[in-house]
Amino acid sequence: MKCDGMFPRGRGRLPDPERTAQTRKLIWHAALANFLACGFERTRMADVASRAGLAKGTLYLHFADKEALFEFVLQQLVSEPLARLQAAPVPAGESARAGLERLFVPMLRDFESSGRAAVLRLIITEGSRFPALAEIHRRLVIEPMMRLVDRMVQAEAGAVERLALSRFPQLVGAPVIMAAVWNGIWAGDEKLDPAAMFVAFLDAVFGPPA
Amino acid sequence: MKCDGMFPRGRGRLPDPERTAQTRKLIWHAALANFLACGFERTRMADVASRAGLAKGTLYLHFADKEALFEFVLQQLVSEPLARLQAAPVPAGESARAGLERLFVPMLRDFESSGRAAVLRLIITEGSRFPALAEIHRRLVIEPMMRLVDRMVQAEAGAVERLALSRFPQLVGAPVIMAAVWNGIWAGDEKLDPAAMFVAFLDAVFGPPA
Amino acid sequence: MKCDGMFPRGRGRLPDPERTAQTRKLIWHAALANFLACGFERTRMADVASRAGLAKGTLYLHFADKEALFEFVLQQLVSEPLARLQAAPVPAGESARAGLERLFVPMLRDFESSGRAAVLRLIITEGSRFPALAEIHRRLVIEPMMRLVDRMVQAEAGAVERLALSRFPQLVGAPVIMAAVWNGIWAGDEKLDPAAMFVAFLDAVFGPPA
Amino acid sequence: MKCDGMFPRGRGRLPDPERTAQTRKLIWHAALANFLACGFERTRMADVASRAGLAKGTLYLHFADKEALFEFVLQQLVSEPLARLQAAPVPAGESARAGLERLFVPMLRDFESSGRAAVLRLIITEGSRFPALAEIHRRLVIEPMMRLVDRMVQAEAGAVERLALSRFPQLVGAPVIMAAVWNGIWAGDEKLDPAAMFVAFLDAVFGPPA
DNA sequence: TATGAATGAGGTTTCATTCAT
DNA sequence: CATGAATGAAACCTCATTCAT
Repeated sequence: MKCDGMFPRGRGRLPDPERTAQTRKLIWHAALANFLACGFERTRMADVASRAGLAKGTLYLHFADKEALFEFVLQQLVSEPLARLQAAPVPAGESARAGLERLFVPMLRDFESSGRAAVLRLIITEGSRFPALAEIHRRLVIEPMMRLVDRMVQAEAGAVERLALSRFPQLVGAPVIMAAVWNGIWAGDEKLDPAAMFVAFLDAVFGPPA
Repeated sequence: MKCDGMFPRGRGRLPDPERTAQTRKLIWHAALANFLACGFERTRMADVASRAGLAKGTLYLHFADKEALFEFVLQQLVSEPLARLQAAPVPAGESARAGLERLFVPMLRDFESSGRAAVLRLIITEGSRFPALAEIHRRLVIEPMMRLVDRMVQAEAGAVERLALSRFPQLVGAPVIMAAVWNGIWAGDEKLDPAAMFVAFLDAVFGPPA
Repeated sequence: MKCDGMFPRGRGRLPDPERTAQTRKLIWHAALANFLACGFERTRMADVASRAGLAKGTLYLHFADKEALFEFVLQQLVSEPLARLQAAPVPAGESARAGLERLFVPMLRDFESSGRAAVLRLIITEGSRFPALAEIHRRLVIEPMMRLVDRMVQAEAGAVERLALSRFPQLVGAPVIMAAVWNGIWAGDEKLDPAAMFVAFLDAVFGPPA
Repeated sequence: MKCDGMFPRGRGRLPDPERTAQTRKLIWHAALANFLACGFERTRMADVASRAGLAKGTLYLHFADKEALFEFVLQQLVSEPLARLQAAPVPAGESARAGLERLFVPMLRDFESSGRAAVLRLIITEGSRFPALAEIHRRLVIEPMMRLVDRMVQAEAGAVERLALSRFPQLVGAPVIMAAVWNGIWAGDEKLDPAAMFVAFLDAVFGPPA
């Protein structure tokens, strides 16, 4: 009754991990571009394949199905920014404002041009239909960020109004989300500058920089 | 000269505007529910029809195609909150903080339960693929709101750090967008309270209420 | 999260069962022909559709998938001969030989030309891959036949060698199966005559007719 | 004149017939298992390769295509039992019944466990779609058997009713075919015992053994 | 006006086969 | 000889849309 199964391979050469990695990367690039441009549903496997310069069937050699490809692409995407975030050491005696600026502003300078904004938009757009992915993104990106914000803000005791940021660390991320959404939907040709807006947010909350 | 237009005809009766409106409403409700739950692509016309208690063909008597239906649904949606916004008169001598609280907090109290959060999520999710719609939404909802915010914030002169809100009135909307996105994607079971978060935002920027 | 569901249909006309039955019959004929000619795997839905003069999609309006269509076709097939079998009354005092002859020979006269042989071959060919179907066929056709044979053979007591048929009523069916298989595979142009072979079988077991 | 054919060459070594035969056998075993379990269409080359512990491409070094592999497998299969059949000498003065019993019963004792039943089922199942194969099987297995039966039955002159077996020697094979088909399709867990059924058949035709 | 049967282009996926290494 | 990555034709199935009644 069973028609298939895994059997050990005896003689013969081993697969070439280099080439496999190369092809996966090819697919990854093509898929990323298409997913970012069209989202999950409107992206057709045929387009990904042809953009990658491969045949349709080849995609299925590396990914079980469209969903697996999508999840792989997004995992690659979210696993990268985390590294930078974790690595940054927090200087002693740094003010909350200075810390947030140091943490966020460089990342926001090339937010659109680096493609990070598009990635964030993709996660916002498809996240609710891929809860597993959203969960990964939350664990790898959102929560570490929230914890960092929390630490920075709590460090600065006494400032009564800033307790708000401690209760809702999401407020710090709000300008970033807003910038991503705004530039994706409502901005016509005049895109918002995420970094400038974030600094304005810091000004609004903490007053002008010293 | 034909004069029978004023009298009800026996056979070949005229379209009954009442009934037509009734049917459109039926479709509208059904479509809204499905679009909110599944987004544009995953919503099938057959489901909308079935939920509306109608046949598939009937939908096409009232809407040219799926896109037209979607656009109609969203237009209905965005044209409503505007009315309230425009109608509210601004009390003289009101502080920026008080004004923003008066304007936003009531709307945010039932943000999720009223379905407005879901609508905002839908616009965020599908907006980039329906630029015409996003444009309408911008004109009817976003821009008036931005103008209101602008007026309120500019009224209060002198507060140096608050010029930020004048340069980026989107900052005021950021907590709302963040709440909608957060609750749609990253919040597990512990949803954010949009109103509470907005008040915290006001606290962070303006200090605690008088 | 749920994107579909069953909702009651309100106003409007009822579906026309006549037309539906007509179309199902069209599909049934086309599918039967193709399945008999090619078996399950080699039959393509596109061929069934075009033979039925319908579009591919129409098939799926009436049958969930290829397997459902196949099962429907075979159920139609096996439910028919049963009726005749059940209806035949057993004359009192009839000999086993006479009874078996009366029961089987008419059915075998047009075994090939009636298509019953082809049907049997189809069941033999695909049965092992559609156990549910084989089970139905067993219940509706094989077992009643076995019971009839059993009754006929047991009626005639004393004949020592015929106890064999009682222990293995399948032996009575064996010539039929053999004829079907033989004509399907090994007979070149000289097909076996199933009725003649069955009579020869009766002769071999019971001796020449009285 | 080149004379190096008699010596082993250093580089570019000649094909090693031993190894080739070894590999073909590997493939043959794997393919047989899969074809018996799944039939022709449902057997995938990838599975055969994997079961053989080889790469897919290797199969094509030894067999032109899937059909050639299938035909090879079945040829191997049918060419074996013939040997035994031909080799058996017919004792002088043996009764038809004794001869048939001697010829068939040992072969039927381990009919299922030896895999011969499965092979027969495979031929029955796929034969009509591989006429060339069925033809080979007919020539190598069926016809010799029919001739043997014929000789045995004709040897015993006078028994009027047994002329039937002479006219339709297939009747002798019918219980075997029936057993194979029955056990493949209609038998649930209670498999028929082919040898017992064949003996019952002989009892029914020839009366109990002397 | 409303119906529901019919359509068919378009999408995903499978798998026998090829070929450079 | 053997490999395994790559191919692409072909199959199944979906669903927005049309139309005779």
